[in-house]
Order: sequence, then structure tokens, then C-alpha cells
Amino acid sequence: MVSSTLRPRHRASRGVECQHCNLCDLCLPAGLMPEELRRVGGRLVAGRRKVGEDEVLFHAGDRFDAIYAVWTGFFKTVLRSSAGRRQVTGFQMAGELLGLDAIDTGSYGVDAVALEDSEVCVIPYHRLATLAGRLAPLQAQFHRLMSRQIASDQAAMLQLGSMCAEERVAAFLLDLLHRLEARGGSATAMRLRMSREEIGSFLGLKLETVSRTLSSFHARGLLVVRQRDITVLAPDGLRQLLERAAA
Amino acid sequence: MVSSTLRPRHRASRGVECQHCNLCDLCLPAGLMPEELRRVGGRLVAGRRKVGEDEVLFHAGDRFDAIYAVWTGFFKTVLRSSAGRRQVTGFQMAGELLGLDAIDTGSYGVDAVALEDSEVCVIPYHRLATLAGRLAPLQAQFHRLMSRQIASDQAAMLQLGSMCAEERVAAFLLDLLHRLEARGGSATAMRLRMSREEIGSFLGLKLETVSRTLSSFHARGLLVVRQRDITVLAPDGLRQLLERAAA
DNA sequence: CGCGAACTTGAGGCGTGTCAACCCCTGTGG
DNA sequence: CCACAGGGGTTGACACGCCTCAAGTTCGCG
Repeated sequence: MVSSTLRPRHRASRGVECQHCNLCDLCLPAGLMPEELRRVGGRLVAGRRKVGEDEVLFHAGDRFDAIYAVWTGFFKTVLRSSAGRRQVTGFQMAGELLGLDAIDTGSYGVDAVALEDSEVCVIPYHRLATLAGRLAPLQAQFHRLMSRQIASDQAAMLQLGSMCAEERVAAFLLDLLHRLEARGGSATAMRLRMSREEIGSFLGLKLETVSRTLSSFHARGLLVVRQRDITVLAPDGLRQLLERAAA
Repeated sequence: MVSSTLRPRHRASRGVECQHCNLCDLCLPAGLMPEELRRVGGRLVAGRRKVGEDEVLFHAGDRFDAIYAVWTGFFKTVLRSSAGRRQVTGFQMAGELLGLDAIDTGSYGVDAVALEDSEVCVIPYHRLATLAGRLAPLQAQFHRLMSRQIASDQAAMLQLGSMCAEERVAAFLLDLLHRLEARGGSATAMRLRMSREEIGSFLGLKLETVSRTLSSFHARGLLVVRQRDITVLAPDGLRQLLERAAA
């Protein structure tokens, strides 16, 4: 008994059907049976929105009404303190959600900025809440994704709180590669979408330190770095860097 | 002092009714109307469990089947890396939830340790999921609490990634006081439940640095510190420390 | 072809870590 | 009631990793 509300026809308003999306086993509908997927149909995603490189999907403080799922492209989220400090709190790629921190306060807490030309699925929160109430597997998957964000934020806290610069950079590279591999990318090579400064902000380091650390890895034969192209030659070498740590 | 989490005798058989709990507007049932609260009745909380000081509520890796809500007392959560690094990822007090990071993987990701004699409400996740599917306001509040945890973890990332030691300690004290005040405590005085080392682990500092910083605040007349008793004399002084920061 | 942004590299300073000594509380047992 | 032990906390001296500042290089793009 969802009444199909009449909405003005503009580009982003056409329903998008999850069952025809190639990301459906990575994103919100993951774990749904074909029959359930069909029930979701086009009622979850209100539409797609293009966000050009360096454009802002939403600003901290904007009124919250939708979660966004990255469909194509790459984003960063930036938290700004009242004192003007800035901290990159994460990088998001296909199938990952943006805006989860806004449910509590009703307004977004971070800026979401595209690092390359991107497209996102617009998921009005009230639609998600309604559908999740009826479709237990959808609710379950939504909870899993929020939970995953919590776990990944805590992993970031571990990096920031108890690793030295080399370890942070190594962990960062391995995490990125792992996520790209899960999306069909190479397990060893990638093109970074973010600048040294953005990496540094995420890792609590200055851009020079990031640069020096990458150069050092290069010199030790762990990887090849040429600007934003990185090829890891010895992933186990990076992993060992993380393993051999004092308590 | 080492204790096992396998303690069947703590398993309470009687349901606990949220509508008779003094925390009901801080915790999971917050925002529910009396009528809805009655519908929840004793079907959400399976029972209460006592956890003595230094005892472990759950270990990282334990199979996940319940969320816990702190009823009385005080907890810390500790994330351990494969290399043996340890990071305190948070401190939890009355009305706050433990175990949210476990929904995704099906096992807890951190250790939860009581810092004083405590009691928690045991909320089997399947019960919560079922009830949330039927009671939209309960679902909404659960989402808000997960969202709040994400936002607070990101605030911690900001502290760890872009603040100096003094700023971290000031922010930490103000946050603790704020949360205690929301629970009816004093806005200026408190007894810390955790050691300098645990504060340091949370803030990414060594215990000596925490101690020195508190001494320095004391010397400047911002607060009085005597072991674990802290009285803030100039909360605005602490706030100013945070405000006057370079970008 | 040349400008600017991003990146790299170097030299020196500073904040926090490390190591060690000491102090203060609390609990315990004579 | 006091002596003592032990853990947590404080303080000091020094070391070191990362930051700061600055110069130079590479690359993309008009």
C-alpha cells in the first residue's frame, strides 16, 4: 500500500530498479532473494544523480533526507570542526553508502566530495525505513552496512591512535587494494583517486610524510609509485610491516 | 581478576520491561509513545546481566547474538590488532549500546570490559530486528543510535588525526562531562572511571603525556585534578583551547 | 610552450615518546 | 594503629619521529 506519489519529472526522479543493477550483491539489496529483489523493484532508489569531480554531493549541515549509494566513481567525506580543523573520515567507492551519520541529527555531519566524475543512487530515508520494516532481509543488510561502517571507523581509530607513519600508509594501501579487488580490480595495482594531502588528512599525517613514506617503500622494493599510480610488488612485505609491531 | 565471559548463571530468564526503566528516554525505546512502550513490554530485553569491575562482557571474536545496553556502570571497548596493538575505541555509560560493530560479521570486534561494577540489558538481536520491523519508532531509534555511534567515532578520528595532546585531552574531558550531565551528573566535576593509560590509549597518547597535560591544566587554573577526581574550574577555558586552532 | 598544481626531497625544530626515579594512595597483615 | 608492599600517578631528562619551511621537480593543461 505504498502510494506512488506524483512527483515533478526531473532527471533524478525516475525510479531505479535494484534488480537490474550490477552492484546488487555489494550494496543495500545484498542477500535478497530474486523474489524479494523484485518486491523492492524501483521503490527504494528514487533516482540517480551525477556528481562531477570536485563537486559536493552534500555539505555538513544540509538537511538529511536521503542516504546515497555510490554507483560509479569515488568520494571522500570530510569532517570539519568548529575551529576549522579538517579531517578526511573516509573514502567511498561503488556499493558503499554515504550519509549514515546523518540519521541521528537530521543533518549531514560531513561534506561528501566526488574525487572523480561519479554517480550515486538517491535513497530517500523514509523509503528505506518503510521497506526495511516490511522486508526483513533488507533491514538486515542495512544494519550490516551501518555496522560495517562502525567497524571500519574503529579500524581507522586504531591506525590513527597506535600506528607509526609507515604502518598507517601500509594499512591504507592494503585496505584500498582489498576493496578494489572485491570490485573486480587488480590486487596489486591501482590509481589513487586522492592527493597526498587527502591521504595525509585521513591518516593524520602531513602530505610530505606520506610522500616520503611512499618513496621509502619504493626504495625498498615494496612497490612502484609514479605519481598516483601504485603497483605493489610485495604485498606480504607491507603486511609484515603491520605484523611486527610491539604491543 | 581475569574472568571468563562464559557465565550461564548470569543469564536472566525473566524479561525486563522497558516502560519501567528510568533510562527509557535515553536508550533504545526513546521516542516511543506510552502505548508503543507497552507493546514492547518485556519482549525486547531478555534479561539483565551483572558485570563486575574488570570483568569482560564479551571478547572480540565471540559469536554475536545480542546487543547490550548499559544500565548501570561504565565500560570500555578495546580493539586489538593482529600485531597485538591495542586501542581503546570508546567508553560507554548508562543508555549506550555495546556490540553494534558485530552485526556485520556475526562476531564481536572488540572486547567490552567493565570499569566498575555494572549491569547491562541483554537485547537478543533477533528480537530487536523483529520488533523493529513491526514498530517503526523503535526502528527509527535504533537507526539513530547506530548513526550516533558512527558520528562519535568520526569525532574521535578528528581528535586523533588533527589535534595536539592538549586539545585531545580537553575535548575528551568536555565530552565526558557533557554525557554525564545529560545523565544527571554535575557539569563540572566527575570521578574518572579509567586510568591514565586507558585515556591515553583512547586519545592516541602515552599515559605520561595525559598526566602532564592534566597537570598543566591544573597549573593554569583550568581545573583541579586529584587522582581520578576532576573538577573543571573554567570550562570555557577548555573550550577556547579547542576553538583557537589553525586550520 | 609555459604556467600552476601536485609531488618530491632536504634541513632543522618541536612535540610527544621513552626511560627512570619518585610520590601518593590503598589495602593488608602484624 | 602502624609498617609495608604494590599499583597508579607524577615529574624530569633525553631521544626520535614527524612537522615545518623551503627549494626543486614532474606532470597536466591551457
